[in-house]
Amino acid sequence: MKFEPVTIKDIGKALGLSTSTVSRALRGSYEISSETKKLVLEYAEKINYRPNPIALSLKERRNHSIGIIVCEIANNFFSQAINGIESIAYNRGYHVIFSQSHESYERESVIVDHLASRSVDGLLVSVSSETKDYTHFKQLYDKGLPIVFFDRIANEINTHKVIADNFKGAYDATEHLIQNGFKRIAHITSAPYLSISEERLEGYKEALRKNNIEFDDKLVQYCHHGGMIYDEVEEALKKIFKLKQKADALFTAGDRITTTCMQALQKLEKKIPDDIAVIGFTNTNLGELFNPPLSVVRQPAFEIGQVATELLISMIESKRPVTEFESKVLQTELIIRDSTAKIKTK
Amino acid sequence: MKFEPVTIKDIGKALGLSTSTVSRALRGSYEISSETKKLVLEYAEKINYRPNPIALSLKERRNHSIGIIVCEIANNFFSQAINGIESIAYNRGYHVIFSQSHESYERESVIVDHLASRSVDGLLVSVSSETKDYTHFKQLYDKGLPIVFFDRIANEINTHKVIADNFKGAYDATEHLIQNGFKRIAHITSAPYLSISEERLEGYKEALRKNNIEFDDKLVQYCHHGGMIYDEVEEALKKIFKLKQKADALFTAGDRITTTCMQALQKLEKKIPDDIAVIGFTNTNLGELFNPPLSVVRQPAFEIGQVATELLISMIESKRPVTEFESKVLQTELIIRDSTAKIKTK
DNA sequence: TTGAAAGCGCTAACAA
DNA sequence: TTGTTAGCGCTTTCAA
Repeated sequence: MKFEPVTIKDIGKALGLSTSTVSRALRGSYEISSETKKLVLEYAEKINYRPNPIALSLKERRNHSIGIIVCEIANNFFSQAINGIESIAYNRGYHVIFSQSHESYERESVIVDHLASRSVDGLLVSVSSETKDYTHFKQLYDKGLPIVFFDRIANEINTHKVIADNFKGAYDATEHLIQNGFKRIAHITSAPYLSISEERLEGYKEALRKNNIEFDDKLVQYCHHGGMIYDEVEEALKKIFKLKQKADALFTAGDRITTTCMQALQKLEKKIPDDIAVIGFTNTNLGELFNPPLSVVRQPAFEIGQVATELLISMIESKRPVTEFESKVLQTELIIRDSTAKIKTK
Repeated sequence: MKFEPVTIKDIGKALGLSTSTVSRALRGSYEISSETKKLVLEYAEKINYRPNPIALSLKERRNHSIGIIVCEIANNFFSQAINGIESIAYNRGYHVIFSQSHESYERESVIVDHLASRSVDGLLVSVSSETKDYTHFKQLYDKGLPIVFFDRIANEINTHKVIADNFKGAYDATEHLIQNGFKRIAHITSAPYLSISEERLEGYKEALRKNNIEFDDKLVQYCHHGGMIYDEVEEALKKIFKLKQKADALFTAGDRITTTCMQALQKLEKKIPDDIAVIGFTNTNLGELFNPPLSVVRQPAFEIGQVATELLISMIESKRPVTEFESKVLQTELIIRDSTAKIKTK
């Protein structure tokens, strides 16, 4: 099917004017007589003329569009972040193009390459859980493509970054468990080299240390697919339940991991918090409806998206190369509910 | 910041060839000697040449991108549908651009106009809850812009449509409640003129009719913002609870409405299913974790997205105007859990 | 105040 | 087998 759109040339022909005159009239140039302007404007309005943005892009060498790369969109955290991204982009006149890496390094590389070949003025990315090497980003970045990382960042690339305070979020969650009397706290997290995994693990460890609880690496399990694969999560839980020294609490570090753990715990018929207390990073709003209501660490996903987008657009629109970079850290929110209730003393 | 990319001209200059030769060599044209080809290809590879997709779009008068318009992305149904859309689009070499109407007619019109002015080869849309008038779509569609509607469709526009079997989904849910002994079944739904609201209301009514239960319009409440505004939902519930003839069950017709109702019911301290049984359309996977586990009507969101995208791309790529249109109806899934358990006989 | 022409990066019809 | 040229829709010098 084809679209046969009106061009500036058509207007010119219809009105007996040159394309340049029409162009100028359309953009209200001072050098055009007001009669001509009026004539052109009215005609354009009448035939519902719309400039061809592609032709404009070719001229201006930009697109007014930004690309997003995340692992998946059907995820509370990312869909909220994308909402924030879109809210800013829309106001600033940018289109939002997005792709999903599905946690695959391979696919991430292809997407980056594809998006970046000038179909996009800049990139907002949260790396896949498989990504250990950042050269695919680095290359483009060094060529001048603006990139801002959010949530799962590439530390070695010197650009703007926006994250939640993962260290503190994890620290608070762990500390809360300890305050409520739990001592053997298991930790299920994503791939170990992800920035968020590291930061959250450190927060967890720090809380243990402050409370003189020895760190036990048998209590830490990694789900390399970020909770997207149910069996991986169930396996991790089973390993934890098999430990001689039983865990009495669980701190999960990721949206998908947290919800999948809850499903697996239900399937394994574990009582929360009696068999095991649970708190986790997640952005679902439904935690309060769970049985029992789930204690969570909530990330300001929407704001993260907004801030990242503002930084990206400022980079895109900057006249001179940007050399000062910001790493914004937004605070998480600890929401305490019954899944971490104090153990009842019988 | 600027990107200064390599062009075909640069290659030509470096190699002492004309741009057309380079162009042809790059696309492996048979009329180019294999030496020249090799020369060009190797050089292009070396300097990491990427064709400018904007220039291509300008030539081909298309973009290889499709636009999505939905009310919001942070919604289980839509994020899953978008996942399906992206999966097909990616494989067929299309970018996905999206915008949110936030249930606003105003904003929807602006977006449509903006996206459609040739930054997109076709549109996938689920209309906003405020939309009663479809001329903004009709105009573009008549001009030749391919549009496929999914979920919330514009019946009066003659194009492909993809929906869940809303009638049957609603019928099944209502019938299930009746079978379990509930008789006064309230229905909370979105804006009344939305296609999905109509279809679901009809399914609900039909189940009542078949079971000789009189339809009572006091039991039907509309939330014009599709559940995005908490107070609107709480209000609707309060009205239902104020009825003289008490409702004993609730059938909610929308992802956001269902989850928001659950929150409101919790706040109002209603016991489910003793005070009121609940079943609703929703695509959350977390319903089984609720207290009690929630009975749901699940839509095949991912598949709906996929099918809609296939239809759209077939329209875009069709040589001749498409005149035969399909209305695909995919089946919903009824998942029974404890929120609709039979009333215990004391 | 308006028009002619060049150019953004690419392809393709036409020449050589 | 390769080069020249025009053109996609637009903006913007340079001329008039």
